[in-house]
Amino acid sequence: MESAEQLQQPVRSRRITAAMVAARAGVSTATVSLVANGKTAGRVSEDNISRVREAIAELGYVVDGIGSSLAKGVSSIVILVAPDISNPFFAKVIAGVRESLGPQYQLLLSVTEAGESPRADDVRRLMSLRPAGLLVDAPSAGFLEDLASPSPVVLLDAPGLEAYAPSVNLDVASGARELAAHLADAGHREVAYVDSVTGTETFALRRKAFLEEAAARGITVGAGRIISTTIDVGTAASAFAAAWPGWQREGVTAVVCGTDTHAYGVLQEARVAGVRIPEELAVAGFDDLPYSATSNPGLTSVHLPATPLGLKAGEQLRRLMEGEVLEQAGVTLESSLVVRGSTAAAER
Amino acid sequence: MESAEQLQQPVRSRRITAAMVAARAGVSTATVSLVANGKTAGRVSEDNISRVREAIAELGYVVDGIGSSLAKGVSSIVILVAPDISNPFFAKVIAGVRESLGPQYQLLLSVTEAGESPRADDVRRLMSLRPAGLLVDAPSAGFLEDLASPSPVVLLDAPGLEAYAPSVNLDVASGARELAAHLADAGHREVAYVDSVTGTETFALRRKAFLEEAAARGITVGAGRIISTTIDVGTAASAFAAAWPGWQREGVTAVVCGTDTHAYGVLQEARVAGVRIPEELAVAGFDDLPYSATSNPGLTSVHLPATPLGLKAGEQLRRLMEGEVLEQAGVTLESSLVVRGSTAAAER
DNA sequence: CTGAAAGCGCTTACAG
DNA sequence: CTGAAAGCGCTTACAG
Repeated sequence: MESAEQLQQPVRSRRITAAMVAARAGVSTATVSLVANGKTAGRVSEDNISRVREAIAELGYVVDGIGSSLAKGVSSIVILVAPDISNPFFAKVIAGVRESLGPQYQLLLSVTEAGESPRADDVRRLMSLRPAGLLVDAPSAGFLEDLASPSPVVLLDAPGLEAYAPSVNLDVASGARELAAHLADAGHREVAYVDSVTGTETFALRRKAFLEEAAARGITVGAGRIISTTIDVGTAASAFAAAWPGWQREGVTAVVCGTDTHAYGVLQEARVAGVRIPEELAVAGFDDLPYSATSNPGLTSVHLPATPLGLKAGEQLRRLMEGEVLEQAGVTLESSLVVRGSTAAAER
Repeated sequence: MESAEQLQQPVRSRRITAAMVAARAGVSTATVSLVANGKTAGRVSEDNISRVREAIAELGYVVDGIGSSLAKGVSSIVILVAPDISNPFFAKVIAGVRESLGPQYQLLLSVTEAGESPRADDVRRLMSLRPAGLLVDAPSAGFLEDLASPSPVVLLDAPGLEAYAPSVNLDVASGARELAAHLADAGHREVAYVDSVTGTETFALRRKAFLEEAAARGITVGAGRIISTTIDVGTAASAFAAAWPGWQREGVTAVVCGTDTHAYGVLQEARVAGVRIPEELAVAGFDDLPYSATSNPGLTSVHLPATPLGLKAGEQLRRLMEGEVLEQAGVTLESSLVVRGSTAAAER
């Protein structure tokens, strides 16, 4: 009998279930479950533990994620909601998250149109996967209002939204102020600002902190001097191209960009238009992407710690998912200005 | 009774099940399932259809992904296995995939250590989620050998591995040959190559195609002239710093890099070391990342269509998941050389 | 066209 | 320490 069965189709093609393991080990599926989940303490005999372990190894059994999730009421999936995955900054955040989450959890990426939060529909569909936890990057208040997740949530880069969930933030404001001081010291008085169109808080905060400090230091940023584009080199380049003639007439000597990506667009267009950087125009951004050290010239930028952001957020979420209480619900990581050639002091 | 119930906890906090919808609509859960899945044709009366639709809307019912997956034997998750998510190239691939997959499928990202395929363990855990399909970027043959996925698989950027699954590839070889021709025409005879350490086929192909065409055109790339680093600006910079003195002695006038990211490292180090680009050294890469237009100087690069790659792969996978047969199992997208300042002809 | 019932694979009280 | 049984939420033959 047994040998006849073994001669059939190689067993490998069939999904191995707990029942098969139980049969082989001569125990119940309950015991298999206990062993597979490491919940044997005081509940399974040494003898059965090794029997089951052996059967698991022999059959190559893996607990079925779907069945397990249904029984437990929660899956091992962690959903990462992010409005802008095309920003290279984000790849580092993901790497950090991945590392601190460990192999127990699977990272599910919810990608939406650049700069937009997922629609309520999408969120519902995602929640129907019963995620173990959620990581939400740069959310809007409205989105969090709708969310109402039954599983733990940690916010990334969500300044001012700490009331909704534990957050890991970047102290973009202090970097923004450093930048304003740096430009003021270099003698700039007429400055323009290229913002991101996405209505996420971090960009508003970067702009606000910069503008306040700039004003305090005698820098003027008139109304027509703030433009917004998507986070895209080409788009930023075109927008700058359109705005530059006017700015030039007004005596603008420096442009601050909401992200380095915007700044690359400005640098690119400046080269095309023959605007000398930094002699005619100083340029600076936020993020300090790896390319900022290599751009032409090197780009002055507010350094934001992307990997630590992901690491810390993953760590906090993991604690919550494991039922721990956070001793520190709000974490803020430092930012700092990195000065490079694009704002090298010119004589004025 | 009913009003008493309504006065209790707001219903919103409870998960809405098909049974609740069924009760409200006065039908069975079978009918609810049929309506929710759009399988009503000839099986549900118009009357019941609208009854159920109404109840679904009123209660805000969403089919539970876990329960549904268990019953169907497959989930709505598409797993994207990628060895290198820190490459900005990849963000565009993801955006393409996301777009062609549509909202029905959830993208689950399997991130591993830079450049490594996931271990067998990880794969098993992923497969236990019963994915609807798999997208595998730049895999090794060994990985595919182990995979044996019951769900459809589409390979991205996996030249030479078409036997394992339908593939969408990039014609990196023709771009590589164009690059060799370009350098030969500019008079370069002694060239070095900075490769990626990851053993993925695409890098081997880039190198091989370049070396063959280079040799055919009288370019020498000696044994000590090929070095490998991870895809990281800093690492590439250090490796180049170490190798450059020797190369310089041998009369090397051009360096080709397996990716633009490597090339950025070379550009960066060259600036530090005072090596003039392109006069003393020409530099070129592969990928044509957005930053290559802004680097110092602009980087000559083999343009690879990242978004179309993701789009096409998602499209093919979707067909397979919907039971269609692919009329074209192997797709190859064109590459082409973009010449910029980093290889501007110098007099030699 | 409709619903009762079985079944997907697992986990967890529960009774012993 | 152990196993039978209920249950997670859904889908799908099946019988009517």
